[in-house]
Amino acid sequence: MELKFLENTGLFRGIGQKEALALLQECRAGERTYSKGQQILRAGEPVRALGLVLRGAVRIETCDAWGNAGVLDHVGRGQVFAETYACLPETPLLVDVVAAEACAVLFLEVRSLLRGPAQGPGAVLLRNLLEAGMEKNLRLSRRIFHASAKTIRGRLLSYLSFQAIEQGSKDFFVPFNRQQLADYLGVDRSALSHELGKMKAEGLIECCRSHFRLLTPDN
Amino acid sequence: MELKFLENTGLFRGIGQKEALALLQECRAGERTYSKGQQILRAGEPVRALGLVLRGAVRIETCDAWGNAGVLDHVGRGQVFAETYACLPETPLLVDVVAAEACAVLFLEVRSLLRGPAQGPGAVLLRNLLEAGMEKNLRLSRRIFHASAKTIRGRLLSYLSFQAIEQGSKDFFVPFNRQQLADYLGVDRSALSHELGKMKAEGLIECCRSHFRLLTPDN
DNA sequence: GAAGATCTGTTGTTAAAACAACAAAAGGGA
DNA sequence: TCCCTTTTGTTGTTTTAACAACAGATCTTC
Repeated sequence: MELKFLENTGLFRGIGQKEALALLQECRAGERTYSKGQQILRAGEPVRALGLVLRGAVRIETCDAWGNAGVLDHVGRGQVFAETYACLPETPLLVDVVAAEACAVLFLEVRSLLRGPAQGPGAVLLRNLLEAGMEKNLRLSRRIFHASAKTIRGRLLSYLSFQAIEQGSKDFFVPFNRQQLADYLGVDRSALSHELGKMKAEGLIECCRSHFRLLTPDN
Repeated sequence: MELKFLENTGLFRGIGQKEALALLQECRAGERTYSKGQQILRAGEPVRALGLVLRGAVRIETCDAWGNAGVLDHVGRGQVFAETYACLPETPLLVDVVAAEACAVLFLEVRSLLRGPAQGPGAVLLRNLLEAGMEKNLRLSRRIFHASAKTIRGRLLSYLSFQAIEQGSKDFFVPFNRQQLADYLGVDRSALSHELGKMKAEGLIECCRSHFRLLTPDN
């Protein structure tokens, strides 16, 4: 069942199945499934547990006072979300979490591990959580970085260049559709399409839907 | 000396002076001082140690390929920076760190704690680091949140409202000058001043330099 | 206290992006 | 296959912010 899978997640890395089982109990683990588009966590709610994505993927969104949605992040299989709030539970959630596709999520109340003695498998899990948190940190920093260019083209170039490096090829897919990419970069969708069109016309890139290819002098 | 101070930082909370001393050694602790404006870490550098601000404050900036600077964060006394990179040392730094004012920084190579057995004061420090990371995470999320509004006014209202709530008063100071605030919100400085002028004229706020007062119907 | 540097507000011009509306294309069920 | 929904590209208009230049205020340093 899922224990096999847990071992391969960042959160449970280095923790045996026996210890994992004990930890699951200690954290009052509970699994829930969601259909595409279903709301998983709502802004303003208090959050006790972090979510570990067992299947599918979830999307972190912000919904401002006027109802405009914006994509903050995309969390896939084996990754965690809401861990910030699970560790600092006084803080009300400021985002919404929705199922990007049909998915299953394991909820873990890791807060209890922060209180007890600092040792054993619980300490290993916290250590893993630390690394996960740092990685998320990096993702947030990058988003800020990409959105800090002042023009749409600047943001696109920043984002696409980074994707190319990360995926190790100038030919790659982005995990967003146009609307989501626009939200991620904080720009208007039609303006984004427009800019992509211009960049295609100028021979900077090729793209079709979520497939991109960067055309630099050296290829 | 500084041990007294360490005990009151988030990072060393719950760790006695004796254990702290041992940890300092284990992490090859080293203190350095900087004058205002001096560069502490440079983008692209590999980073082994996190920085704990003992005195003064530092600023996290990004400097893009065209040399435009942008403020990412502001880190004060007792807080840490570069912890992300210290925990994930393969990752090259993508920001610059400069002294916001004269300051002293303690560098700690916490990476070694991630390798050893998960117990004792080292585990406590990691736990504290986890919380610090989560808080920083929250700060980054908020910045994204504030910068996600599409108009300058929207960003200002988002940021100022939040400051008022956080500082528990509609009368408060922001930790930035105009240029830094503009960078933080990702807008042009003069446009920011202009918008603030309009908001003053409309009776929404009062402000002078970094002092602000929100004028809502109920006061 | 004076001189230089820095910070701030103001204005006008220009460039860019938001917005709105629509048609074409792609995808998903029945 | 056909119909309906969603996604995407395109265009034109309007709003907004970037940019540049400058004068007055404030701060620093000698």
